Amino acid sequence: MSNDARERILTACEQTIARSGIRGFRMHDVASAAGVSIGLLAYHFGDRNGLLQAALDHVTERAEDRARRSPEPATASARLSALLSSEFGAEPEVRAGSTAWNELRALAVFEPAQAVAVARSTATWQQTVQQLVAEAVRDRGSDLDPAATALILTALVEGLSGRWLTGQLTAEEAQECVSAALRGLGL
Amino acid sequence: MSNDARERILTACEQTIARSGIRGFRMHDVASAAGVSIGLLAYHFGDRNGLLQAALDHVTERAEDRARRSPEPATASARLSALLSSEFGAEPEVRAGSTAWNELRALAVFEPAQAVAVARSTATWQQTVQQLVAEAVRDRGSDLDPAATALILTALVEGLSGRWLTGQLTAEEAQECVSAALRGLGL
DNA sequence: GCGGCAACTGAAACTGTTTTCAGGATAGGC
DNA sequence: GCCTATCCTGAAAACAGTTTCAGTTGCCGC
Repeated sequence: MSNDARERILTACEQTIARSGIRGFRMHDVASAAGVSIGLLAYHFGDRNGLLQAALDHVTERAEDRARRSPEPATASARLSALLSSEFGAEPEVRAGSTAWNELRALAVFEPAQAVAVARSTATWQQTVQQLVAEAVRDRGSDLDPAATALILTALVEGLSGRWLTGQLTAEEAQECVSAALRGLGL
Repeated sequence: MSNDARERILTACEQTIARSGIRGFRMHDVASAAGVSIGLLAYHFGDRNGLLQAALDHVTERAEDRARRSPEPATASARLSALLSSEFGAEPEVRAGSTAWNELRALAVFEPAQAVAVARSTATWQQTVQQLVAEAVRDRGSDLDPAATALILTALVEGLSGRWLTGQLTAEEAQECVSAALRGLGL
């Protein structure tokens, strides 16, 4: 198995999804971006559906990796703010990741298998946020419910992500909104 | 012009989008749902792209209509809660409308024309929410910024809508989360 | 009654895209 | 050196879906 080709192909898939959405996902475009032939895509992944599925698994894995990483600033509040705000950034790969994830969530409305994957990845992220909220609540003597607060914060970030990706907000405005929400919650 | 046929076709489009997404938008499916021929779709709307565009305009208009309607409960807080929670409901047409709107927002990431339409409709909704927040703030002597609060609340509802549509939350859980957020903001 | 027009039909022709597959290149075991 | 397995190519064949258009029906004005 050539892992080098598979990785290049999966990365090319994520880039194609980020550029054209799942609607515009073309074997020819993926092959071009990966520097391989269309036949190689079929050789490694079977058909278009198999390739798309592998690509979405890849997007989900990367989302879960990001969700598990809690940044290293000193206080729980600072770590929480950093984690939530990391969804919005100027780097092309942050935007590509967010766009691909957004496409996966939209697809999950119609595809139960994708819905399961999205729910799992989202639960991991929300769990991380909940732990940080619980620490921040202890640090500050607040009476917030960490689970309910984690749901509010993660849903808010998903909503803001949609605004950012469609150009209604800049990354800075989205980050400022997250900060305002955290201040409003006393975190 | 046969408005009856056009309306049936546009409603059939929204149903098809709600069932299969924009990816699975088929002329044959729309024609079946509307009880007309494929040729009539071409006669009225030109081609698939023209039909899809008209359908998305229709979805946007209906979203704007819903956004402008502020419900009639007595207090601004109650009206605000009712407006935000109306995004989640058991009626099939509420879910169909939310699903179609979710598809439109996903498409808007890639299509500037759709992004403009989504931004306009979202701004209308956010303006209505901001007015209600301003009234509630006056009623309660709070120091919340109505504009910032309206952004937080509408983005939260969009995030929760995604959770509801993918089965991660029930409509009741989403509504309870909206209520918790309003309580947390003192509204 | 006839002609013109709008609304409409549905399948052949067409298009975009995927799938298939004959064949090449390379590496490694014997 | 030969054989086998793996990785890979790219275009013809196949397929899904859209577009086109010849034709039908109904309505209305003259």
